[in-house]
Amino acid sequence: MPKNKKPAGGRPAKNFEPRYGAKTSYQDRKRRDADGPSRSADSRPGSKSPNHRGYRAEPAKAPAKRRWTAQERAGRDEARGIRSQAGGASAKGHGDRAPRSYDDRPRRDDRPARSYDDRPRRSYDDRPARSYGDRPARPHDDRPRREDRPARSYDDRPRRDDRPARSYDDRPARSYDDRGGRPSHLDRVDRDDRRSFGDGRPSYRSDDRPRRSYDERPSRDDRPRRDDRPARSYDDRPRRSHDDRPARSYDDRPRRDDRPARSHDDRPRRSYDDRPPRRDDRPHRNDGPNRSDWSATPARDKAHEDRVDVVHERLQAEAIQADNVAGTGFGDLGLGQNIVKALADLGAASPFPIQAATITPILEGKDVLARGRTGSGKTIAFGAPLVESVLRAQAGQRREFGRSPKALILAPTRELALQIDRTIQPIARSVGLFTTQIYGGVPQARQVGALKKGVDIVIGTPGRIEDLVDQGKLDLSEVRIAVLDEADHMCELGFFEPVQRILRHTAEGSQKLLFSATLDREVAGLVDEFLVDPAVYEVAGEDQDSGTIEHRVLIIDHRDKAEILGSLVDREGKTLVFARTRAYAEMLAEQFDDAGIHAVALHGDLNQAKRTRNLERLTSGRVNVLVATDVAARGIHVDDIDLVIQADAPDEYKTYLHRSGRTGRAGRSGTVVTLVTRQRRRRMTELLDRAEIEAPFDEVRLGDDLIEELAGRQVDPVA
DNA sequence: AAAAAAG
Repeated sequence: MPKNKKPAGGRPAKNFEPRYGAKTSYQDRKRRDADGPSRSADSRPGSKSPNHRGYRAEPAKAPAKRRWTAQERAGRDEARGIRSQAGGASAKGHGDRAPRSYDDRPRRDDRPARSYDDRPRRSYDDRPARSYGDRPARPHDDRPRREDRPARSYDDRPRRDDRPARSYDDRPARSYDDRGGRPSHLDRVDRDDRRSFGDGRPSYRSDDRPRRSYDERPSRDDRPRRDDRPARSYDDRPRRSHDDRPARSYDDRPRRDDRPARSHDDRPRRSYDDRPPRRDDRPHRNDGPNRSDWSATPARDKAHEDRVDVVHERLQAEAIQADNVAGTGFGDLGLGQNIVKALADLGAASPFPIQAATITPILEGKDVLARGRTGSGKTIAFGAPLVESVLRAQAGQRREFGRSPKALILAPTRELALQIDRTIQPIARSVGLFTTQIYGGVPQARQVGALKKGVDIVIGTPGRIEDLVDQGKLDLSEVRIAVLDEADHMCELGFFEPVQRILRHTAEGSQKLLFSATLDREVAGLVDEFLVDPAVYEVAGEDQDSGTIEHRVLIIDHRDKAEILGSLVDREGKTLVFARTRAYAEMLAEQFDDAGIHAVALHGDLNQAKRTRNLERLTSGRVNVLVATDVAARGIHVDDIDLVIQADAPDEYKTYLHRSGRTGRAGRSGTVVTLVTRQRRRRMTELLDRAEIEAPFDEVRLGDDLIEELAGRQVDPVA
């Protein structure tokens, strides 16, 4: 049975069917798992072919499917030999069930549910049928109307732009309304999910993780190698782990500058001896002893640690004073009229400081590193000039059918990619350029279809982008501008390598833009390989603490936690609760819901439709409480969240900054409440230190007035 | 631990 996968793998069409079957059948899955060689054999090629799923070769390929199914059946019987003996009718039963299962459970999510309680099962039976049958088709039908590929879809897209301002909330809202214009039903489904989720998922997860992490592990080996050359980031790492034993996880960048010498002496040298710089054999723009990429200060490049320090200094040096930009308009910065108009429609009348700083250098083609605090307008800061640049590069040329994208924007989460597109698409459309989103969790067909027609700007997450590149469906060779949003995050362990590979697919010497509220030396590796003499910007005097956010830390007894949380979220106004794990996020949402406080969850164990829908529910105000993992920590913009609660304190100061940045956006006020137990108090203090945030610590118990106050409720004077 | 492809 490994065979029928491999040979089929040659041709996508052939390949597709068997895989589809294999994937959708729970039985098969189990069989494969039980079958060692088979699993390992198909784990490799399997990584590509499943992508054909969702393609609709289905009816046409019926024979192929049958053939495969027969083999599969044989394999199953083999693998199930033991079981067959145990339970008499099992063989036949399976045989019968198998074909049905193809129809029934295309979706992973169903499976867990089915095996458990009855109610969920019923609702799931409804849903899968609907969602699978419909979902691939419907969303497409709703929006671009695929049938008329060329003409209609082009008509459609512009249509979206008709409501530029609106478009922020529109897209998700509409599509979900369409899909399930039955709110009450959805609610129910939601809850059911939550229930089934806890039980069902773990097994999948545990299966998945290991595999993936193995893939990644080699990446560690790369790191050091990568670092050898510049040895720069090596400085960072050792230092981190040594100095900060207690506070290791936070330690990060800010303080590092203090003691560069020590770690530098030790490690880097060794690393140079150990491994020849791998990257030297590749065309390395920044390579060479006198490359002055970060520093651009020749005098400083004598030693790498100096360069590192210079980076930091330079960050300061390039800081923009907010008042320097007063009175400057977007037009003055070099953006065309249409774009200026589109920006105005988006509510951006005049540039924020970070925008005023970066637009010009980006238009000049410079590589840019930019740091602007959460909610400071970074998306437009790179988006507007990016559109302008693409436009200029295409001036006078016809936009051909099937043209390859000229710009790429990478984001760490799908929601963020979507949100970025919602900002950039109207800007792009105002000058006749097309964007498309490329992210996982949804069928590929529509994305591939858009690429076939030709797009100018691709916005997406690394996984799917790399996937489509590998499949030859996405050509990045003409990408002359690449943006990394949340760049520091994109340089973390699981992200760095895919990002690196993707960037290598872009045009030689393509312009790179790195943005983040917490841009730090985590990006050094990327900068070394990909950026040439980058300009570095940040907005002066705009540290996170200068904002409009009030920070509070509540010292609590662990046993009171659930009730305190319940009390805090029982309020008017939008509340975003952060939990460390998916399961806990799910649990809390359920807890709140059970207590009569309508709440939804957002985390990676939900399918993309639910993720998008739940986030949209908060945005639209249909629900006031969203419980999320760190999937929502970065970049997500919801206008009026006035309370952020960290049910679990973050481990990293950067995470704290990003989470709390979900409130107090664009000058609004907001409160961040972090719950910690007494034991963690010290760590919390250190973390806040690093974040440069001042927050009072209060010991609270159930029913304390402070909780009432923070929730915005009247404190009963009698009590 | 979470996220990111699919499973």
